[in-house]
Amino acid sequence: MTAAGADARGKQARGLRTRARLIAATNQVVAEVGFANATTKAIAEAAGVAEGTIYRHFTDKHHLCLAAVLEANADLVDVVAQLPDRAGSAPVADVLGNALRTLASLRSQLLPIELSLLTQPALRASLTASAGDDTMEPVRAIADYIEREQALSRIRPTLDPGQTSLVLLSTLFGIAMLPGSDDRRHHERTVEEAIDVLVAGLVADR
Amino acid sequence: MTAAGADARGKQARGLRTRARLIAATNQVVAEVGFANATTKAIAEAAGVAEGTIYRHFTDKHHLCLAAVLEANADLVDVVAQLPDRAGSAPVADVLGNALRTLASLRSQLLPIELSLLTQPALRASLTASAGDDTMEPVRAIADYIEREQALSRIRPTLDPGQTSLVLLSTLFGIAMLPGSDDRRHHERTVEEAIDVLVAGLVADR
Amino acid sequence: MTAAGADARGKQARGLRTRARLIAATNQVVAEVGFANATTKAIAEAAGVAEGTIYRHFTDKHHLCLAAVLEANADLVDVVAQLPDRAGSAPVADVLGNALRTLASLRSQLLPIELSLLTQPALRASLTASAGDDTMEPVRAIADYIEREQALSRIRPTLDPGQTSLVLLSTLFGIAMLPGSDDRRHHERTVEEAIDVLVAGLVADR
Amino acid sequence: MTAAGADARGKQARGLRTRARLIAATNQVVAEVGFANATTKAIAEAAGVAEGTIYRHFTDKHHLCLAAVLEANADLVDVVAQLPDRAGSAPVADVLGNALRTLASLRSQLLPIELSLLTQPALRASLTASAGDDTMEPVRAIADYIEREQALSRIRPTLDPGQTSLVLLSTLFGIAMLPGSDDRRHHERTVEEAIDVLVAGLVADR
DNA sequence: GATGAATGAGTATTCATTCAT
DNA sequence: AATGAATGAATACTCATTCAT
Repeated sequence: MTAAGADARGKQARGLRTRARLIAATNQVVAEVGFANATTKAIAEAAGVAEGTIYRHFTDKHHLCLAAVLEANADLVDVVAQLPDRAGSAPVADVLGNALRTLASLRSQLLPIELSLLTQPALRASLTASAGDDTMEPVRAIADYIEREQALSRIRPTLDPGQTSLVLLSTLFGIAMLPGSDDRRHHERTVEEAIDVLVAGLVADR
Repeated sequence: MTAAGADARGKQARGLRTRARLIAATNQVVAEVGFANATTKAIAEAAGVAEGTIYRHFTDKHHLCLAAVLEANADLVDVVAQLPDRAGSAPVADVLGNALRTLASLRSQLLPIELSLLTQPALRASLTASAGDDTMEPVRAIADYIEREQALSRIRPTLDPGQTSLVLLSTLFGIAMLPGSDDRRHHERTVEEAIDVLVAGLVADR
Repeated sequence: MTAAGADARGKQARGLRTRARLIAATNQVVAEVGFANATTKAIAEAAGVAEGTIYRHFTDKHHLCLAAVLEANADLVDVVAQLPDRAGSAPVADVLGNALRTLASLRSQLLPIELSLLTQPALRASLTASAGDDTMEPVRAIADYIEREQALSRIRPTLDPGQTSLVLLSTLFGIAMLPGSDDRRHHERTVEEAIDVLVAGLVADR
Repeated sequence: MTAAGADARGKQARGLRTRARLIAATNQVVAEVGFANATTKAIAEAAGVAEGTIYRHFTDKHHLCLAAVLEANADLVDVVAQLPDRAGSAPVADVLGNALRTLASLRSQLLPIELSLLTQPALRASLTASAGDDTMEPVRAIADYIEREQALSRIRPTLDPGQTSLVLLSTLFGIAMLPGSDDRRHHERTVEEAIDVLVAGLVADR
């Protein structure tokens, strides 16, 4: 038996692939038809497995959605991780602007499943319980970045880094929810406008 | 009052009161238990009527929610109606700041039922179809205000009024959705921070 | 509105009839296919109503079965109620024999649904909780009768009335469960044999 | 041991051990959680094998339970086997009393799995079909004993041995099912009372 | 207009059984 | 022989909607 074979023991290869497919299918279906209509039947179909298979991998729909949220969130975390270290490396408008641009596009993917958290208090509770820190990671990273730029006098010193970080992300979130957000062109222009206003608001010297 | 007189009205007094109670009950129930758990049974109970009565006044649950959204939205419309005429009457930070502050508090009330629109694509569609204009009224009013202030050179001329209006409202919406938005103190401080950044971004001269 | 009409208010006539039909259907279906196979679907069909109707009358299957057990038990209670007063009125073999004969036939009806209590600990618990006394009524009545006959020196004084009552009923229960209990003839002969042995055992003077 | 030698046996040692473990696990699990909750998953876990393994040894759950019942029944058969030969060797109260006492304790072990037969008509059918004789062995043995004691004039001659045997076993069965049968003390006293009444009923001369 | 009993399609979940490895 | 991932039919229960009163 090879090392690879040993790794596959317990969680066999096929099982892992199915699990991944289920998570992907959940994000896809929730995005397509909304959380309320994301039935286990629809998810199973999208994943190309039988309905019962869901329950070999997740104790219930609840936990499947949890896993889907965390999965979608992981990309977001990656993007913002290096942000603080970029402070001072280029104009705030460029560094923060690019980060927000990227986050905005990821947010769109994350949004549908994230919405379910707001609609379903129970889900929200167990997310903060089980994963806790990860979902707040973007907030922290951006706050860190703001703090460092403030130290370099490139962002207004009176702004509270934590609060301001929340404002930036809230705006992206709000925009992602706009009715016309499926019209890409228009959506991107709105994001640009938001970044313009927000960054200007951060660096304004008055 | 004769029977003939009552008939002539088309919508009798009792019927109107029941209708109003149903709308109020819907907003209340959705706010309390979330849209997913806002069953027709719960709404009927909260309104003090039988379940079947709902269908005397609304063709289905769908239209009941629609009416509830419009009702909740009406207050919002009132607040922003006079905003354009206030352009130039006081510093942007004051006029727009106050408007946004008020909108932020109203948004919180509106939020639960509004969320249902996002969760239920079908509802969203028929809202824009049937009511269309009213829900966009705040966007227009703020865009008007921005345009007038631009004419007075008190807001950056390069900003697109419509897009910028969307950005402002999106931020309020995003903040209303933040997990901790039930902690009033913290929530209000976040709103203040947002208004600070946004207004600064609007008026910044660079 | 008549008095009858007033009585029907709240629990309307149609509703009460449906409720009764559901209870009857439950006893019938359980008797036919066994508790494990007595699905809500089968019960609803037997009652001639839709499956969802069950839940207008009972919070869940659990409570429907509970009601069915109590209903079936009510007849048993009636039969034994007058037993104690018959002590001394005729030979033990006649009075007790007749009572046991009647109980045996009723037991057969009650048996299937009663079995569910043994199989489903949860059901058993809530039965003793909610109805408690009624199901023990037969045991008490027979114990009373035995005690009175002991006072008349017509039953062995060394026997414990409570324990002995349990033994008599256990035998009927055990017989009702015999594999061949659907062969009436044979079953009745077994009951006769049991009554013969048991009564002889009670009155034996040794 | 060569591979050829192992093959020649048809049923290999490992297979037999697994089979035995499955039967034991079935009796154990049914006793612990009741037949309704004795899933193949639970049984496989208790036996320390994979679920699929069950189907190497039994065509279905049905046949596994059948085997388990027969296994549990085997002990009962052993106990009663020598009973007929003890006729006349000691007072009926002693010989039969002891046998019934022993049977009562074994019955308690057998009961849970036996109950499943009553709950599942299909199982019951195939048991009488496939195993037939063995389960009736105790009835026959006791009937034999009664007949021999009748020949010795120590049991009432008018009693039908077969029917009476059924009555005796039914009583034990009924007592085993009493709600309080987990309270050992009380349960044993009830058994004693039953034996007292039954034996007295058998030997009574009237 | 109002009622509330009845409906039935739909939901998440379970579990005996199959099958590729 | 053994595994355990996958299956899919079946289950109890929900809920928007209809309809007789």
